[in-house]
Amino acid sequence: MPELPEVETVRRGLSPLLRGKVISQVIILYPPMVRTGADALAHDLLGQKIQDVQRRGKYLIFDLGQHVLLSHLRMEGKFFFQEVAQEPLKHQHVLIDFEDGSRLVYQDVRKFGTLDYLPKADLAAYFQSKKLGPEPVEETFLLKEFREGLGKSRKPVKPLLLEQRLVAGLGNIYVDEVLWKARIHPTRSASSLSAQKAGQLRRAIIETLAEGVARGGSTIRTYKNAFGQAGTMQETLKVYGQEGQPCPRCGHPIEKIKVGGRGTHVCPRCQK
DNA sequence: TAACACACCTGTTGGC
DNA sequence: TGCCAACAGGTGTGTT
Repeated sequence: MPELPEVETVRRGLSPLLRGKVISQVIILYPPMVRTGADALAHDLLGQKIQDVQRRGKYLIFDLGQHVLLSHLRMEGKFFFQEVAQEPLKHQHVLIDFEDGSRLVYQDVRKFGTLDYLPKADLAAYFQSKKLGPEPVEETFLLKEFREGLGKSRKPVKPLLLEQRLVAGLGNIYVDEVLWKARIHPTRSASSLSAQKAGQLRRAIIETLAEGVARGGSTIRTYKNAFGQAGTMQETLKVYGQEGQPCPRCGHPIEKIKVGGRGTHVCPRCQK
């Protein structure tokens, strides 16, 4: 389940491999994943040079100069780089070949991932239309705006954070971790959080996602980086996947409940 | 406008 | 052993 740290790890792997490569062929084996049109994409990418690979929230951005190719990995999307193009395997849906014989492969067992191709000038409007919140770093993720956003919603805090509107990059794993770290119960109404709690939550989000990036993401189920390597963040998870295990803080068994239809891990003693 | 339910999709798991 | 239903979850869309 790629969340911000996993997507950033993929970006860091792909960027030096792809920078400067010129696209010679695009094969799309599952056209519905290209929301802006598979045929147009396959045609328009030809001859374009990858300037860089960037990231915004959970989106990967392949910078082509005048245009960008936007990828969202959703649940199980992955990119693999091949020095020499190989025969596609099952679940490999997009093949991007380069003039030097190398290939970028998009693989996605559940076909949830998406690709969009748009002018670079439209990128800001694109993210605005998605109501994508700020990156979870000190400079952009401001306490005042975060507190105001929490205060406007009576929703449980967990599904609100998953919306990406108040802050970009959290998914089901990291949201459980940050709520545990901030000692906030996931079902608690967002507007009921005090200013102090909002500050603790913001701090937990910034620190936890930064640690996730530093550790190369967490490998739960199937996530791997561009080289097929696993991350190590899963070794430090305090509640996610720890059902029945003692809470590292108070020793009470971690429980698994449903919040907003999502599996949610919580310590009922220290998360109020 | 907010909140919620459901669809998308397929491999895994557990029950019978 | 084989079959089937439930489950996993990020985001978009439809409904209330």
